[in-house]
Amino acid sequence: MSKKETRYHHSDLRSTLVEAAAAMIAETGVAGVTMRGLAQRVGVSRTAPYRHFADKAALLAAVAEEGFRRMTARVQAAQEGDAVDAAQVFLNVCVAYVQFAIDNPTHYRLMFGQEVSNFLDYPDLAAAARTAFNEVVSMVQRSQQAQVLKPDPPAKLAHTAWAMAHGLSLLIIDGRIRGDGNVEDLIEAAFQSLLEGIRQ
Amino acid sequence: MSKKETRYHHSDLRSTLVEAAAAMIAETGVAGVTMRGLAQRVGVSRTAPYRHFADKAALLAAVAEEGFRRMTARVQAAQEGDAVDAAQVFLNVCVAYVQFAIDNPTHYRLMFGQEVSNFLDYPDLAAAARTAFNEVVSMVQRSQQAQVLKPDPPAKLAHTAWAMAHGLSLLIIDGRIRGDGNVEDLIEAAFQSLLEGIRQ
DNA sequence: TAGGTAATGTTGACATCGTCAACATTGGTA
DNA sequence: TACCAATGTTGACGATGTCAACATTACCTA
Repeated sequence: MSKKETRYHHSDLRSTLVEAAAAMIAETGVAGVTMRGLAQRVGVSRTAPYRHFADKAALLAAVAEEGFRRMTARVQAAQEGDAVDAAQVFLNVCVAYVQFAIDNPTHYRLMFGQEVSNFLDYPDLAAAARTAFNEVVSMVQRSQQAQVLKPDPPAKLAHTAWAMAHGLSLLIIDGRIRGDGNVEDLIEAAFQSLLEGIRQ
Repeated sequence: MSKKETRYHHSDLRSTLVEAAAAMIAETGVAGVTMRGLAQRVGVSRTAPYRHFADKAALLAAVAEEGFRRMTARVQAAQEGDAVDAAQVFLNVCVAYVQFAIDNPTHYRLMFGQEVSNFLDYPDLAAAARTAFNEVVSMVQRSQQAQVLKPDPPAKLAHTAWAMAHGLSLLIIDGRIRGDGNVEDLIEAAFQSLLEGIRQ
């Protein structure tokens, strides 16, 4: 933060833009992010971002990609935590997923929203998303090896768990679940039920 | 379709707009809906819609409201179908929910998207959404009375089932689940697991 | 039945936004 | 050291949402 003089060339505009965009999204939601506003925030002219991103969607894709990476790290951490028993690890991972969404609601919405829906155009984003999902699959496989989950195809079980986690996350961060008190109770109960349903 | 002459006053512009907007959404997604394009499609000037809706969000809220009504009807129908046994009714309702999303993907996204997120500003929309959810709750209660589901608080079970249905719906219509063949299999398996998990 | 008023529709205008084209500046390399 | 590719800037354009002022009409009342 010292030699930030006004220079013509920004040293690393690309990452600065992604960071700033992430911050803006956290503050105002995806809809509040504007190319011009972002450029101004970074202290650069309106069209400078276009030297690093083809268009707004590409910028948002980079932000979403970063989100998937952070989510992967979070889920991995939950998996490696001091594992009491395998069933508990499964629950921990599920809760960690939802907790990530709760902690980064606007970011999560971007990752699964329509702004960057066409993953085919963004291979890096697609890869990051796949890595995140693979984390869930491997968690399922480990649970199966520990005789906790039934021996269905891992991808199938992973999809089921993912659906529950995704639905729960969105309902919560979109404020669709309210009223009857504790949200953590609901999360716990939902995943407990899920576990019962796919237990060996 | 006969006396559709060019008249200054449109007979029922409000409903015409909602219908046309729904059609546009189905064709091009929510992002493809523009006030000007919509007006043109209906054969009216750009700002005519503003006599019936405060702004674009209000228009979309009306469309979403209509979506919740249609979804409620669909779920009700599944509940009243020739009920073999209570567990099957539960599964039928769940599948009907997801099937609605699959049949109306863009509409479903609007109903749960960010374009009309603030339900407090649209009491009618909020009521329609509540009605839809209540349908799920009552289905749960009936299943409990039939000794199929465990005696947890109905709202809690309903939220759990809703989360699964919502997550599954979005993952499917957003194309996040692909590859391993039959989507119907997955839906069936997911809800079967859910049922096992919350069975009495 | 005539006339006025509220409801409804139209045109013009403006700010904001994404993005292209043309030009300016710079860092690094031959 | 001189050039070139990378990077940043300014100007401009079309699309969009929406306000303000004006036009037309339906319908109720005197």
